[in-house]
Formats: sequence, structure tokens, C-alpha cells
Amino acid sequence: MTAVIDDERLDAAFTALADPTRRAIVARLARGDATVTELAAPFAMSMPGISKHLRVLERSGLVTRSRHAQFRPCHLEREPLDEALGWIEEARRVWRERFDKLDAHLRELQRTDHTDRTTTTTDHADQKEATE
Amino acid sequence: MTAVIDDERLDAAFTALADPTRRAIVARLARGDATVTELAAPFAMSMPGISKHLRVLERSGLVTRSRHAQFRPCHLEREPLDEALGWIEEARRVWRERFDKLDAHLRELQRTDHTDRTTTTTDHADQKEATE
DNA sequence: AGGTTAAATAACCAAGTGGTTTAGTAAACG
DNA sequence: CGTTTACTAAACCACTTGGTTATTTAACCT
Repeated sequence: MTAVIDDERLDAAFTALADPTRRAIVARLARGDATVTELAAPFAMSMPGISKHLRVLERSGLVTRSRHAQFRPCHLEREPLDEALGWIEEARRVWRERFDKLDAHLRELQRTDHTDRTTTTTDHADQKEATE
Repeated sequence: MTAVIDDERLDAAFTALADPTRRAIVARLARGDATVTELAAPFAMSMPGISKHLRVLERSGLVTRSRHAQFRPCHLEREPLDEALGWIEEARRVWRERFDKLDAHLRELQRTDHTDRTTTTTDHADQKEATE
């Protein structure tokens, strides 16, 4: 239904996580909110550099910023993390389901020697699967 | 120890997942191996375009390719998926742990009105947490 | 008012991405 | 053998990314 929107959200989340600096920032924020200078401290990078990374994180919804005097404390949001996690889990679920099904099928073949090809789908693809 | 290498692997995995076409390919491969033309079919994109995406997926270790005559059947590997999942899970674990700890702390404060600030860490950051 | 601190913006750069078309390779097929 | 099939490689394009320095904004503190 909202496939395109979901796509955009996932794009942003995975893009945000695809950089070691940003992952380190996320990991740091998981332990508690922090200001931009606090976040920048561990890195050999200029402040605007960190600022740019934070904008990417903010655009993905992973990080939100509020204002407190001249500070802009950063806060890690949970939902985008959950969405990314959910996508991977679903892909893995499908993968494992197929694997289990194949495994059961092979076991069945071994028990009663039917040698039927009615359950195959993509021809040579399945042929490859049977050899692994 | 192998932090940099892990970084590179995670970079590649998240980068690979940060594109809707590549995610669709991964989702398709979760259901079973497929050739490049089979993978390209659902998309309004030239074959070399798909080929490039597959190279990104291959570089990340998410996809491996074997040879079968002139076909190059693609196969989804589980490990990089697990690594990406593991990283997110760990971040979320830390996030929730802190949340639970804060929650317990607030409950404790409410029970016995100590009003002690000895357990705070990053000053205004925690102050912000208390207001959410 | 003037100075300091926190952070964002602007302008710039090299390198990478995502797509194309055109051309090439390698194996099967008739 | 030549042709088709499946795919990769090369060259090119507009656009984005990740980084820099230099400049501004905004709020606080004398």
C-alpha cells in the first residue's frame, strides 16, 4: 500500500547506517542524549562534518534535535531502527522458510522415492539449490 | 579488535540495502536463486543497471554468483544479513537498557523522595530525558 | 554593549552513485 | 561455422556524498 513511502523511509534509514561515523553516533546516542560538540569529540573531524552527518541522521528520523539555550541536544529515535530491523528480519524469515521447506522436501524424497518435479519453480535456479 | 574490518563489512551491507532496487532483489533472492535476466524482469531498467546493482550486492557479500552455462545464477547469503541485523539489535538493546534503567530510577525517586543527582551522567542530556 | 560558546550555513572540492548507451565476451544452438 | 542468448565492460552523464575552511547566527555571560 504505502510501499513507496516505506521505501523512502528504509532508504533513509539504511543510508544513515551505511557510514561508520554515523553508526558510532547512533551507538553513542543509544547510551543517552548528547550535544553536537559531545558527539563530535571522539572523531578527528570538523564540526560541520559532524553537523552534516547529523542532518543525514535527522532526515532518516533516527535522530531528533531539540533546543536548550545554545545547545542542540540530539536524541535517538527508536522507530526507524525498528523498521530497518523489521525489513531484514522479514527477508531472513523468507530465506529460512524456503530453506526449511527445501530441507523437508529433500528428506521426503529420500524417504519415498517419488522423484517428482511438480514443486519446482524457477528451473535451473532450483537445480542449483539442490546441489548446495 | 577487527573493528575497522567489521566497519567495512557493515558499510557494504547497509549500503547494499539502502537502495529500493537492491532490496527488491534481495527479497526476490530470499525466495530462491535466480539468474540476472530473471532478476531484471520486474524492473524498468537496463540490464547493465541491474548488473551494477548486483555488483554492489556481491561486494557486500549479500549475493554470490556461480556459473551455469551462460547463466550466472545469483544466490543470497545469510551472513551479511545477520551481521547488519546484529548491529541494529545491539544498538536497540543498549537503548532499551538505558530506558529501563531510567524508568526504574524515576520509579525509585517517586517512591522515596531522595531528589539525588548522583546517578546522572551528561548533565542537560539526562535533564532532557526526564522530560519525555 | 562586547565577547565567548554552540552550532549551522555557504562555498568549494574530490570521489562515488545510479543510470544510460554502445560495444564486447563466452557459451549454447542450429 | 555463424547466430542467438546471457551477461559484463567501458565510457559517459547528472547528481550526491563526505569532507574541508570560512563565515553567520543565536544565545549566554560579564
